[in-house]
Amino acid sequence: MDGKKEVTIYDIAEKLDLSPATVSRGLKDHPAIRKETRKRIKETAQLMGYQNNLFASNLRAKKTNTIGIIIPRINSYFMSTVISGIEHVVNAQGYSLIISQSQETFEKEIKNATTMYNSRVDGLLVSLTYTTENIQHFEALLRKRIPIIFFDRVFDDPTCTNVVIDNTKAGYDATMHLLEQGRRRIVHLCGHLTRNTYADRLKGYRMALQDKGIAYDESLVIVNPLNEAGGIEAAQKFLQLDIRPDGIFAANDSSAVACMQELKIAGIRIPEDVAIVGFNNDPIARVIEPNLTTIHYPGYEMGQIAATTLINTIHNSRTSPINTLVLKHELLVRESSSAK
Amino acid sequence: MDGKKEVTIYDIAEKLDLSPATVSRGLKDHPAIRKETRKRIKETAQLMGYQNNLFASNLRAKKTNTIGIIIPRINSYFMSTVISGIEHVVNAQGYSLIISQSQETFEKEIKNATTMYNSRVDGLLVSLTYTTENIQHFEALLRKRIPIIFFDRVFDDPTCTNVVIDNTKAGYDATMHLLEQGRRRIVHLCGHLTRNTYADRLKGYRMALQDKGIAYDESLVIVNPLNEAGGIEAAQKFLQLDIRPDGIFAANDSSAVACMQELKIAGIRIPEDVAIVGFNNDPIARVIEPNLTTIHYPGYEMGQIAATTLINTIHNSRTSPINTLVLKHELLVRESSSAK
DNA sequence: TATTGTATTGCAATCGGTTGCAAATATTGC
DNA sequence: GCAATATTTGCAACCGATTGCAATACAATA
Repeated sequence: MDGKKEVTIYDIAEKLDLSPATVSRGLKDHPAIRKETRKRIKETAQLMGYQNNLFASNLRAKKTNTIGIIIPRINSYFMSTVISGIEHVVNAQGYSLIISQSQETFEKEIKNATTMYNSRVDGLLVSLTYTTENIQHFEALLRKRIPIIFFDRVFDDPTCTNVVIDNTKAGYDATMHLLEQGRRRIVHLCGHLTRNTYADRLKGYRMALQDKGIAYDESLVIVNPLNEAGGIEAAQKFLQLDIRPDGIFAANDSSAVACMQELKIAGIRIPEDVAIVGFNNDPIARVIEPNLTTIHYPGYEMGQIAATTLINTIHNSRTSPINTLVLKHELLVRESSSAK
Repeated sequence: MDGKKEVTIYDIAEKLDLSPATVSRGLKDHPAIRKETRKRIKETAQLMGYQNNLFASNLRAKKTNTIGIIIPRINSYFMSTVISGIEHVVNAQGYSLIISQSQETFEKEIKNATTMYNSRVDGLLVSLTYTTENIQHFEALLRKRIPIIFFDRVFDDPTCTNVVIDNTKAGYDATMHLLEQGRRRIVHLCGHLTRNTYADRLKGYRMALQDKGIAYDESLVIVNPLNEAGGIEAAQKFLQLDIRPDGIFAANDSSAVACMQELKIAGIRIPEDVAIVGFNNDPIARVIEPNLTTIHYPGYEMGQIAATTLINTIHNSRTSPINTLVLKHELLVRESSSAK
């Protein structure tokens, strides 16, 4: 009780005049130990305030019951929602969750991967930075058969499972919706094209244009960091275009909202002059006026599914046969994209 | 290279014809090892792809280099920002971060505390649930001299350090601001009063009223979960009051915004009919129209400071002499609270 | 009673790194 | 050249739980 001494199975063994081996087995209900002995062991353990030493166990078992997660940033609505879903599943399954941020830089992502490797995580969940172009930094883990699941911002690799939405389809849906509202000249605000999420949304945008027989105009695609500053900057570019567009499809809500606010200040009417569609369904989408049409993106579920899949893979101790898991998305039509 | 064999210091020792002890010392720059030997050891380690086994180290050192964090929910703007700050410091200092959510329930908080104890974290960062009334579930950790720092939602205990803002003063500032705009009948939308954050903000609200010689009217205080539903509900109660209030001070932004939206639908003009002040400075505060006056709450810094203090305490291996650390807050005046 | 079978429990090695102390080697001084 | 000191390195015992195999106890069968 004085906080100095740590109770071990040896202490219990001594007290009960048994061997540590028996105590160890008794504590985990090994059938070879007589029921009554098991009960005595457990009671004594409880009484003496015994706590299993995970290091000793892990050292033997070569397992950590720990799952790692590497993401660009925690503090976005979408990402914190995903993590919440992950944590829910992971904790319910008796694993711990170690989190690290790559701060959107490749170097930090590499460092984090090394740390995770050293921490001997049993599995890893990763959402890549904008600019990650290869996954060599995960090689060490993969060689040791530690399963890695990429979610949202993924990398195509035959040994890993990806959990995503169909970004191409979503980009198509968003753009087609604008086209169906009679919009013809549509700006696309998108992120770094190295990353699947943005490359695919752009692809969908182009496909929708093509299906409607509208020529693709590269000058209407604005690549930027998709944050508040990016949205404002995009609005300024928008205002300088010779022929003013009548639609905007932004690859996330925060840039869409920032852009909207800037356009409103400039006297542009939404949706009369410009119809806008965002992406993510952040809470701000229902606060901005007019409310923002957007693609609903199931973050919590994505987290749950990624975590569940990872844990299953760990238990089966073989690479999952699933290569890609595609979740449903949904276009939520609100006032920002009504007909002219 | 085939992913089966793990390189240990024994392998390195054998290869260099040294003892494992020398290798162990060499790897961590023990001065008793000749510089040249150290270099050889490190090079060989690198070459063979050696990775330190943390369990073995931890088992001996009885340290984990891991910090735990227990919070009600990850997925709020404020909390994810705090965590981001924590992660930044913790990772820079070479620690890992284990996260768990109490989902705002006392039972889960107890379970999480036990898990953290079993994981042998070196220190713990905690933000309590609405209803936590004692900290007996942290006793086991405290007895083992594992430092705990509470942040934001804290509990007064002489053995722990708290990192907070002056909620009483902030509540006072917010209320006084409304009073100075000529508002006289002010509703206070607040959370569960067991928690310091809300109890103190209410206290500040009352003090401001008193300083202006206005009687405290209990019917104007609405206690609710401070989420979107809570904000809407509060708006409905507001609309049913006999004498309509002319000000609202909400204890967070999301409920304030939800409430505003509902009031706007009911035809109430903001700020003409009702002036509103929120709390937290969430991004939505600058999106809602009119922009929401609010208390800026330094989440990222709070996380950094809590983590830094914790790590210092761990290094000094004695309880910190600091009992409470109070951060600055700031009233940001926007359109939602202009004079009538 | 001797033998075979079954239920319990213990022995001892193992996981991989750390560290007090002793031993071996190198360096210095006289 | 030899003792004395300083520099390097190794031995072996930990840290605490796990587990294959052996050993013991006890019951059942011939």
